[in-house]
Amino acid sequence: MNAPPSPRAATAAAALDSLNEAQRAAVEHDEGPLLVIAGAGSGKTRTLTHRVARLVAAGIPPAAILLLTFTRKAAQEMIQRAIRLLDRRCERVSGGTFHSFAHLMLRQHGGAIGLPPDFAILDRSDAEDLIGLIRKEAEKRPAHGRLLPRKQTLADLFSRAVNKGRPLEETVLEEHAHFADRMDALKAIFAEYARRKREHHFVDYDDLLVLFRRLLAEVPEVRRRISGAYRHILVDEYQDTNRIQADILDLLADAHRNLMVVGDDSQSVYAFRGADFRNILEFPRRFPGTRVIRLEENYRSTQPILDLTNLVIARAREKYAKRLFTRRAGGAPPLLVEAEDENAQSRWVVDRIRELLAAGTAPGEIAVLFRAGYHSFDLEIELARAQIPFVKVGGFKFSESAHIKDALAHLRVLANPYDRLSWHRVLTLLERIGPKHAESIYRGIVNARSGVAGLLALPSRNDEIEKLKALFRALDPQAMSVADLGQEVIRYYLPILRRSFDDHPRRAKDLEQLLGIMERYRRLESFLADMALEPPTLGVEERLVAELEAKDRLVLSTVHSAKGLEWHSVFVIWALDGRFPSLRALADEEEMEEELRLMYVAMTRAREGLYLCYPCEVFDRTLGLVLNRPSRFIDRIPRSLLPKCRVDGQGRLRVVKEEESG
DNA sequence: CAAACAACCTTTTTT
DNA sequence: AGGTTGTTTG
Repeated sequence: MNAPPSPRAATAAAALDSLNEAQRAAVEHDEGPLLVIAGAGSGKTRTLTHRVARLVAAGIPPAAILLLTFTRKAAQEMIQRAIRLLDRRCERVSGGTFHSFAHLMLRQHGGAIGLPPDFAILDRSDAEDLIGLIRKEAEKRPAHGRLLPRKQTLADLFSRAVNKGRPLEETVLEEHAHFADRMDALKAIFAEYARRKREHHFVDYDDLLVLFRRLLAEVPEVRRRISGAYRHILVDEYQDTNRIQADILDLLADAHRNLMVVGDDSQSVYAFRGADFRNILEFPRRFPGTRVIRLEENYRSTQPILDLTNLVIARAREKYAKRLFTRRAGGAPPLLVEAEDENAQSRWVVDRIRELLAAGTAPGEIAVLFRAGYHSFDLEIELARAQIPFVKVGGFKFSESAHIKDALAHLRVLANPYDRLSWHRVLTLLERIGPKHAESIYRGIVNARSGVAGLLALPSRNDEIEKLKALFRALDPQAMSVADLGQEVIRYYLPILRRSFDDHPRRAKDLEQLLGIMERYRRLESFLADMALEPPTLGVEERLVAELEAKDRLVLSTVHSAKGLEWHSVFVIWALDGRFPSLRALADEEEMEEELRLMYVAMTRAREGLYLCYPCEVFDRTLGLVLNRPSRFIDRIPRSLLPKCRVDGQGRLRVVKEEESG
């Protein structure tokens, strides 16, 4: 490879020196398949960004490099870092998520497999809404009269079947056998869901991947074009890909086999959405001649933390053998903290955080992690009481909140007048209009084959419909900017917001943020696609991103959302057997393995301080049991590695010397 | 008969 | 806090 002289060549060479041997080998790898097993904190991101910079420096056109990551943010950050390593050429590197890349390719080439050019993307809650409509109709048919699963469960079931590439029937029998007696109804709803997606030109998240795979597999000219255009493919978090994504990569790399995948099988935590960590275990078999490089030196955590995490992950059944080591000497051992109940746990965490802050730790260097979004509710109250500002990551997506979806629905019917789902939403917002009326109005619109004009032609039923008509008369997608359209919609929607939500002032602020985002777009269609695919951060989240970067706020996060991040001190709360691992995982060995990996991810986020907390004496109503053991993943660990303490009545810690019986 | 309202229940994780 | 279910209202 003959690198063109670069003003920063010296800097780049110096940066290369800072890598360890394994990292450098990965960065300098020439062509052909490469698998990098990157343990937690082993400099995975550094390795990827250095390799991107090196490929560009070696004269590969930046646009021919495809960097697939798990979130858009991760891709952008890596590209930014590559720019800092090399120069602005790295800006043109193609980066994104599997879903966004599939979307881009389908917009360009989807016609080849008969995909209509104006397809709209259904996000998860759109999909659930559509399934909900079908479910409601199915309920009325006497043959299906028995209780059907909730729409959420249905969406989950369908998605799993698709992502695992297996018939619905098998998936139901395996994962929800208690619905087996309603199999016919489930199949009928599934088929109807697929039919309506076609009818309304809808594509859901899973379809993006499935259709992209089909495009690559069935249209050789398109595959050759795409594969030829992206000659170097780099994939982050490969352990979290599912079967379809793995197939897509096989097809993309078909022409050149320049595929680098990076991941850690021990951190695979997305099986619930079809990810299969066997992809990473089997990668060398799928690509004979694969070079395998292991990154085992940990640059993040102190030795006592690493000793514990190594011991925990050693219990995993199936994995690439690896043992992380560090050169960082010293450090205090992690602490297992037992509190009487949830509130005692919260109060102790708040006290300890206060001490850390008083000792000079930046708030943004402290994180509290938990299994599920609602686990932090009590802590949030205590933090507010103590006036410690925090941001919460994970849990439910802001852009999926009702008021944002309401506003967007008005814009979506402009872009696609036959979007039944959005019409339904728009119409049922009106007073005295429920599902039945909405449905008959929608039919009128479709029959008139005139979209919005069809609505305008309807006889006025009441004032509400008059107002809606006035709105649509004022909207002209051809003549108005995206933000102006949004402005009109929000003006119209505010009264509805006020009567629908008690907390409307907060929600009104979100709508203003939404408007700010709209200003960045020229085409309504691309704004809507982005909102469904990679919702721009807004509201709380937008502030959150700025604040995370400013490192000035305590972070509360689900473990899933914490993946890839690190903090000086980490608290894992609710490390209680029955919560983490969750009770529902107990029956299934694979799910338990995933819970174990999730605990591993949580613990390996810590650089210096790690506190594993659990309340004992928690009564679980569904089981009628008292949960009082620490998570089985950290139970029965030598006290020397994980000292155990109990919080007393004054919130002080008392060391527990002996392992109590029971 | 359809819509609005009130009372429950049940809550994993997310592109 | 949300969705689902059952009940009341228009």
